[in-house]
Amino acid sequence: MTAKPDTRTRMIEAALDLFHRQGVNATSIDEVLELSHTGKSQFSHYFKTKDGLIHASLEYLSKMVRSGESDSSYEIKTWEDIEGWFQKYIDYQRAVNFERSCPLGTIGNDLGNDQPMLRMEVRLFLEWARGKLARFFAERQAAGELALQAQPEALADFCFAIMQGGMLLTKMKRDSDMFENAAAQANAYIKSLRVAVPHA
Amino acid sequence: MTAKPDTRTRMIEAALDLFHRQGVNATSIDEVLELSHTGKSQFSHYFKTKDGLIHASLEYLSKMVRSGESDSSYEIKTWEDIEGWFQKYIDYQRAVNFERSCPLGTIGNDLGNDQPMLRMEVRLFLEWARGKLARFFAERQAAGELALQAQPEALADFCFAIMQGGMLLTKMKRDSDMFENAAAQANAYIKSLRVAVPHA
DNA sequence: CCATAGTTGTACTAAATAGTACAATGTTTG
DNA sequence: CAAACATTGTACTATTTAGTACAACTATGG
Repeated sequence: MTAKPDTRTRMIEAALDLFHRQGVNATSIDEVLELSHTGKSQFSHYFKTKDGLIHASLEYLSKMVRSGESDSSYEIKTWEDIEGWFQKYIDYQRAVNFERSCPLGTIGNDLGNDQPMLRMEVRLFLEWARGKLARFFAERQAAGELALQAQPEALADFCFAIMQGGMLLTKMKRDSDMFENAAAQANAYIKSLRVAVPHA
Repeated sequence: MTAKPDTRTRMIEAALDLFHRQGVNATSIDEVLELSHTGKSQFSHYFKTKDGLIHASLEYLSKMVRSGESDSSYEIKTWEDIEGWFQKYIDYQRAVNFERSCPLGTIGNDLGNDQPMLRMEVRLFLEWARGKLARFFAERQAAGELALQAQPEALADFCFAIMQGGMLLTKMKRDSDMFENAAAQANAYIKSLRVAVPHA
């Protein structure tokens, strides 16, 4: 095994961009080749099949998000960060003219019953993100800043569902107003569960 | 213009089923023909192009939901109805082994930039549903059952985003636990905005 | 230098895809 | 009945699609 060349990465980045933009099923391998300025022999060499390319794309996406190199951030430490978490997605969608939803949601929704391996990868990524959010709420609760009756995991799922639904609605409407409203309500609910800490 | 035959409806129902199950782009016209036991000449005759079939499917879906013949119900009158609104989607997904998300979300997410007409239809349907939910909250507020500072439209968007995101997550995970958690949090938030009415 | 592994270009195939052509049915109604 | 129209069956085409075959190139290490 040697150091991976640039060609492979170029193909993955092109694939991810197209998968995200127009969905997995609406993206042909030839489109990926054209965008990445590569040939079919390289595709066969590095990924063998389309599922292989999807796999590599999910792996790449996961690595980018986990390492903090993506637009979104799961380094959530403060109450401001959780508001910012929603806002980053809204800002991102505005930057791309509301033409895109969440890449994971788009790709995940496009997978069929005959692709259980790929769906497992999506699922593992989902669990990681959920864990990141849940851990934040659990830590705030341990610090006495979140009501004892609040459920960290349920709050994480709540946030994640709003993000996914909000992004999808934004893409369909080509307007983020519904997402913004939903995020504002979510933030209000979270605030209502917070407990004032006596001193700093 | 004469009374529409059964063939057209059979094709639409087959198309909608396949679009919902595997997405628009993963569904070929031949698949629709096979499932509906029809031929290509009928397809050409009734819909001309694939976009024509998508259009008819969206129209049909919209009509079904608006007339209350679908699994979901937008006849929301009481506070129990709004909890039931979430629950119906969860129950539906359980009944289909968590293999499907919201048909509107699935189709809407599959539309490309070259299909603005179809996206407008999705959008109009979306606005209708949002209006149904918003009207409910506005009516409860007018009846003094919802806090004055609550925003009916924002609450509608909040509910809709959770439903869309919840269904998408359920399909991706093949488990409705995240959706259930999110819906429970949403219900808790809504309950916190309710105002106790003195007498019956 | 040369052997080997890694990489790339060109050409190809078999299947699936959307859409068309057109003749042959029915079905309604004047 | 017969004209007009609605419906359907069969056959076809041009394009796109995923994937393969194979030869040629490049780099590198012994």
